[in-house]
Amino acid sequence: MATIRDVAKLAGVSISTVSLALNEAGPVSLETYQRIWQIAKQVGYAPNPLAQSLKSGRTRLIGMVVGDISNPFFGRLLKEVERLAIDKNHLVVVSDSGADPVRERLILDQLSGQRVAGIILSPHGHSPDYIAHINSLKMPFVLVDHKIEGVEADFVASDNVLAAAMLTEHLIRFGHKRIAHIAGRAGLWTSERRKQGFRDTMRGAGIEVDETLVVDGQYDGERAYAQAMRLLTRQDRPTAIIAANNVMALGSLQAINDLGFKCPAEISLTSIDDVPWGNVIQPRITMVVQPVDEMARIASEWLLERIGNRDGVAIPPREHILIPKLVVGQSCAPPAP
Amino acid sequence: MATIRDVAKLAGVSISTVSLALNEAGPVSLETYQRIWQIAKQVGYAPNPLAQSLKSGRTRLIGMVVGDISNPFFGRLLKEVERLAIDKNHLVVVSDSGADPVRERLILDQLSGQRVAGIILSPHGHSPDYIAHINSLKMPFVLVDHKIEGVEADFVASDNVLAAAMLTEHLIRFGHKRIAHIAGRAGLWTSERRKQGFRDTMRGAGIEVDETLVVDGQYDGERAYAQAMRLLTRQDRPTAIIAANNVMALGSLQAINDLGFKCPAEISLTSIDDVPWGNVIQPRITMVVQPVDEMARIASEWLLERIGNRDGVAIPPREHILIPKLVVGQSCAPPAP
DNA sequence: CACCGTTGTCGAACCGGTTCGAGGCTAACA
DNA sequence: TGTTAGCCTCGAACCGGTTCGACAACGGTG
Repeated sequence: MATIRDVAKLAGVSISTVSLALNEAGPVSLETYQRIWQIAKQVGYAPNPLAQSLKSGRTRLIGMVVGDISNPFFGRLLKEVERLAIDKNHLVVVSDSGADPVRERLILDQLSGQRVAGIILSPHGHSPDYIAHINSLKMPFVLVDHKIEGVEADFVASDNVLAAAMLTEHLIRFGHKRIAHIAGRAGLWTSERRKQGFRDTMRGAGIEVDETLVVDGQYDGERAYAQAMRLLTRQDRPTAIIAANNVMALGSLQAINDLGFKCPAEISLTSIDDVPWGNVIQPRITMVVQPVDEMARIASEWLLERIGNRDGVAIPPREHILIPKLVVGQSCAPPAP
Repeated sequence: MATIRDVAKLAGVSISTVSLALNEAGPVSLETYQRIWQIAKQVGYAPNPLAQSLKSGRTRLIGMVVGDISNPFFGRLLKEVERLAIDKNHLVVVSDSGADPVRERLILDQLSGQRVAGIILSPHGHSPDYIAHINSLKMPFVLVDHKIEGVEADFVASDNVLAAAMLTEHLIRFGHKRIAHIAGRAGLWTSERRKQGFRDTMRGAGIEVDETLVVDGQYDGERAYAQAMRLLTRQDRPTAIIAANNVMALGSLQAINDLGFKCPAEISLTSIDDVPWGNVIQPRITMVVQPVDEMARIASEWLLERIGNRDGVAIPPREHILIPKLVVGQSCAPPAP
């Protein structure tokens, strides 16, 4: 690979002049300028990003850390972030924290050590220790999906309270009163907000919330299957289930099927988030979808803006809450008498 | 961040001694060694990978380029590759080529410019130009899923001929004769092999292949939906469909449902590759699953081996063909009389 | 003609490591 | 006691860029 020194030698000038010319910085005579550019093109010169980064202390890499890359929600997020990043000449380093705060910290340290320019993070910790660690990171970052109180950073997510509220409202309108909520992992931002949306809407409609119907599904399909099984084998089983995400909805549907219940005739089911090709699942699940492309766009834009804005004016932390959309399927019906 | 010079100053030795001690290279007295290590730990010294890479010419980044990151097959592949890479202190840079050879080349150039240590590539081109370009890449790489004739590189995939043959055989045993095959994008390694497995098995059973029932679905769900629609609205419609991948199977199922056909009573359906939570889709689709974790493991191991083996003995290109597994669902039945 | 500002170019320092040859010191040996 | 080998340690070059201060050449001004 040709280096800047090769170009300088061929052009008969010093390396600083070559650098000045190629970066359009500093005064260079037109004749020299053209000769340098022509030779650079001729030998296929491309600056070594490692050398540039060593000098500048910053790479053109963006880190993305999520709890489960194979979850389609994050798959689509990643795809869109990568597309936008590459247009801005950045590459995306992706890492799977397995929703484990300890592993997540290790990964963040590794990314930080690699001098990535910025990080898009879906965080999974909430201890004071964890928060202190996140705050000590020196590069810009954007939180997606989960917010952590006490961390000063941009945050992009959809309105989780509203998402749960929409589904609850939808079920209440069908006449349901005994509604179960299989929630996400306790303590996580999204889980708590979705629970809140559920509870608020129930109370707003004058329906008392049976707290034994609010269970922790850990955002995990298997766990949700087990929880749904437990709920549906009770004497006073619920007439409807709100699953806090896509995989838990599928786990619940599996339980409904396995127990021989009919959905929606006997049990209604709703979900937050779509699955790819969810429309071939029978019945089509009524759900609230998050505008994932929009999330990716805002997260990328904000991050790239902070990256570009090196030591410029301090931008205060921003927050963008996107409005989810209710997509009605065939998984809801009035409760069986 | 502490540099090696900081450590040297605090330890009262030269930077070369520090480097020697921390890398366990060269003779250093026990006393000096311990002092250096203690101070390094104390100030939290970690070597700057950019400086190391600049000197060595090689980074600890692995590139992964696939046609569609949001496809669950690649999502799982990525997840596993990333897990194995991080254990070996490598990070994964992922990029989506959109199955476009031109875009793929741009991405490969960018990765090569970034001096990634190696690349896991699911290639999408086949022109001589393209092949020449791939061969000119200087870092080690491993091809997954698609093979390109004329490229000397490790190759990992599952037995695509066998996969299609298994499904064909399965349908023939049910008594099907008019079997349609919605194939992947024409020209791609996997597509052609799957078609071959289909045709060979049909002929082997003495059934003539109706070539109008072998259509191109481009590995795309929408396209497959359209093709299935076209096939099923024919007078002499097939009694069974073999979809060459997961999303095309779902597209086909959608078409079957939308046209009001019953699966499997009226139309049987089979697929290559699973979808996540495919078990809640009614009916459960009979499919052949590829051992994706195994693929990821071999691809990672081979690549890391070549990366570690810098300028060592030349390893000849290897090839590993994994045996797929038939998973019988409820989507197949004897053809309607 | 002396002085000044501008333009074009260059050398050198720097980023933070690795690596190699040189050399000082000590101990063993003739 | 002189020579040599082995052990430690160090300075300096190098990877490939960026950037800043120095400086020569030149034209314009008083």
